[in-house]
Amino acid sequence: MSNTKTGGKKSGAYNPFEVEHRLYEEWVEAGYFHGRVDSDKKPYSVVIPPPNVTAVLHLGHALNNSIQDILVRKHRMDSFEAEWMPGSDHAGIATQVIVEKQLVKEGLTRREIGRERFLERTWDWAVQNKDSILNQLRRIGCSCDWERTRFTLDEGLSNAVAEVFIHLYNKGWIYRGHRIVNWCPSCKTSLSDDEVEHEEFDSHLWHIKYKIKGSDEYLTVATTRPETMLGDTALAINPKDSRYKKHIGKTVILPILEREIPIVADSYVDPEFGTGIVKVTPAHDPNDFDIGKRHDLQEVNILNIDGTLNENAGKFKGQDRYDARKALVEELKKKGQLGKTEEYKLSAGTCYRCHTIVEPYLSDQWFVKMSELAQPAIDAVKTGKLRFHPDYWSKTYLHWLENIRDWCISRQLWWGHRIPVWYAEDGTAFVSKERPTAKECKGYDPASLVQDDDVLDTWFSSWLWPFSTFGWPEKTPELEKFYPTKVLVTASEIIFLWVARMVMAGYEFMGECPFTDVYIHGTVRDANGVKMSKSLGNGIDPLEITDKYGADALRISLVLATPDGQDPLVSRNTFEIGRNFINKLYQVSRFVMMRLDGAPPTLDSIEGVDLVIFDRWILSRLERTKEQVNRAYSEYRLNHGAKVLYNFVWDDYCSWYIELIKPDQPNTPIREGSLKVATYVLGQILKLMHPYVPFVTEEIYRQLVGVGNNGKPTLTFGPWPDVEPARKDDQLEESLKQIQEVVTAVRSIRSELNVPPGKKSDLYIRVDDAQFGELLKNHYEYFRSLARVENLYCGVDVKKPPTSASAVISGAEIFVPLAGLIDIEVEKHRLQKNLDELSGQLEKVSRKLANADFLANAPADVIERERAKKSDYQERIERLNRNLEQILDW
RNA sequence: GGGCAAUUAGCUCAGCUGGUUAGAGCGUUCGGUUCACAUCCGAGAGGUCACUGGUUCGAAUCCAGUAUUGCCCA
Repeated sequence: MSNTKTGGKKSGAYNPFEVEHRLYEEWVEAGYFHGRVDSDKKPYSVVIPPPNVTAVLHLGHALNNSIQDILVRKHRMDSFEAEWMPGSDHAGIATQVIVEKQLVKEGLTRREIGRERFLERTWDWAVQNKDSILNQLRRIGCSCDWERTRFTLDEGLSNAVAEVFIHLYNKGWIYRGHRIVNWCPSCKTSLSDDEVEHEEFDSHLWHIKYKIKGSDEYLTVATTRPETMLGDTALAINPKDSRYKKHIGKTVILPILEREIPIVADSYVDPEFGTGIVKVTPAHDPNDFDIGKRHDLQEVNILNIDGTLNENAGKFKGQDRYDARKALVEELKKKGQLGKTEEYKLSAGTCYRCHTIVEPYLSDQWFVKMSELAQPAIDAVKTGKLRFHPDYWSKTYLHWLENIRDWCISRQLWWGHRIPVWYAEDGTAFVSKERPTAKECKGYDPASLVQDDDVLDTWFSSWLWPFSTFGWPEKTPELEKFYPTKVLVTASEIIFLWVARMVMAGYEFMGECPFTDVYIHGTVRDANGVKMSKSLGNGIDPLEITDKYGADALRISLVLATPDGQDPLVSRNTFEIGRNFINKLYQVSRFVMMRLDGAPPTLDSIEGVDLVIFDRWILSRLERTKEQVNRAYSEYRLNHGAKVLYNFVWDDYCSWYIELIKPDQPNTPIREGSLKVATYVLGQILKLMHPYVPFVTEEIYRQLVGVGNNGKPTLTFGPWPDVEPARKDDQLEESLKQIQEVVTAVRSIRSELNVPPGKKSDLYIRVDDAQFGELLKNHYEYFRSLARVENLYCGVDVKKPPTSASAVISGAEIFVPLAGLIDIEVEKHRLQKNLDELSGQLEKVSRKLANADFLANAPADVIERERAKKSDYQERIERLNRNLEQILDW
């Protein structure tokens, strides 16, 4: 037992630390988490969204992986062969940036130390870091198959990447293109469209005047990026724009550089925007690039890869793009060629890794042609083979796929999968995993071939994750057994970057969707709704929470706090909910075990056990709970499942059932049948809760069955509780509700009239239904202590004793004699308040029943119910009035 | 500019296929040393379900519009 004694005062609170460390080690050692390929069980496999090697564990990981673990553990219990593949991602840009920063501190650059040494260093760093988050996941109880941990740069996965590149190249779906791409001047690499995030900035719209050649007239252009003027090779106007039509074919003189450039007509130009004239900079804007192609314009690149201006920028050469902008605007002003400057809200693309504003940049890059890859991924959702939870995310997914653009996959980095392309001096390219042999590059000397300098986008390896991790392209038993996987759990941010691409790759290379369900959960925010981030310092370290409250508390608190598809707001005391709940479970277990006092627990079956109504009631409630929990799993609503369990355990089981079966007198044994049921239900609770809180449930289970047991019993493999619908009993639950109402009414009277808690009182109940009276009388021993009752007088003709407080519930009147204790005003106020409430309800119902249309159209059972309500209210109001009148006689 | 979501008690959220006495947790008030639990127990206060229209006998629930907030895309 993990109880601790503190200074003589008994403290039976649950202490998770020792338990969690010990159990996790045992589970791993026993190999429980290893998915077996030779198993006869149906597979249930999940691949982890691989954390970046550069990332540190945050609550988002904790939530994401808690959800996965809950799903995986549930199915492992429910006789599936569970496989949860863990691993991490090499994070090309982020990792390279970190190592480069280290070098800068040492006064070095990567170019100085060279590719080979740089990669050695980066590998050292990555090896040190790649398992750190995974190790932390062990601390929160994740049941990953650690024997299969993968890294995107592992040999097998790298081979898969090369294989895929070659396959798509040979199919004509990978090509090299001279295109405008998104360029991050800080990371010094291209980015795909999906790696660019749009942010709003306060900026300006500058108006620049271009002088028409051979005239004194000027044409004014509005631009948000004046410095790109240096790369202008035309002005463009809409051919239908009557204002400027006449200038088509003329030329203007580019200010400062004094270059002569044509005025072209292009329907792309929006006459409504700015002045209706646009400057055309084919090398620095994707739309201008297209205009340039249409009009055969020159492409003048003015930027270096670090965002400084190059020799084409004349005297601005060497200046940073923003310094140059300022200087250039000044110069234009001096020359009188700057028109007005307007305030302007600019939406600019930024790098998703470093948030530097990206530049549209003309360069040679490798692209994947996406349209055909996208089609099966679209069909998968449309035909229902792939489902999103919540479903509305499928719209976002489809919208992206239906408007898909080609994917720029080359990155100007060293850290990553090097592009498997080799060039001869004349530019001829050979695609090959290894340096091509003489035979493969006929006519060229293999030794003279140079491999492409660039590496592939990290996502170009992650999109293969659901099968590359199982050994593809080899035909491995793992792949055979565990592909396709079942569910992918992630946040909405990477639906495009990762989820959709995995679906495409799954169809293209495996011929099958990589999973059937995508569970999208929210992003963890702080109590003010602000996204948690390192830079804001508003994050909460999951390990701090684990140390303070335990891993179980972390898990279930997070799940309870996370609404379907919405962002959870989390603060440190969010985790108290879970801690308290776990403690409650532990305490009630302790109670049951104490009462068992070493007797063998009844866990598997309650066949033949002698049951009283409370036993049958809790079994009925249990059935309902199981149904709801199962439904929560099938609908991927784990927070709902957790809430259902919370309410069942706390309210039904602890607050009512255990209190009901607990004998009035201390040291009196619990009725044998009820103790058996209590134990059985506890066992079921442990199983139902095990996926959410694996540690405490396992610990209790061991204490429960492990007495004198040399083995180490485990809940890991269930079995998951069967549903037994026959145990549901609506009528019984209704009766219990009435008994609960009686108890609550008495408690309420005592509390509101300030009856000292230690003082017992008699209880008179006048019932309408003699049967209900019998029920109460027969079970009086069970509920008397809950209501602090001394003697019960119950029947259809029970009279109200003098100076008694009263309460009216459906079908019964309750009297508690309180001579000398009762405050007339308080009691009057109580009854009056009840009366007011009921009068309001009665009015509503009466109005409804007075409506002819209602009577004509509503279903009979609804009308019947309303009528019953009405007479019930009337009856109760009458009784309340009578009781109120009697008070006045005192 | 287009799309998606959200709007229910002071706060965070439930409320499934329209008929509920609109619920929970936290917070708050009052009262509690009963032998599982003060990480607890009991009782109470607190809501014209964002707004406006519509459908319907009946709307927190369905539809349309408006407002506010958040996210995504261009």
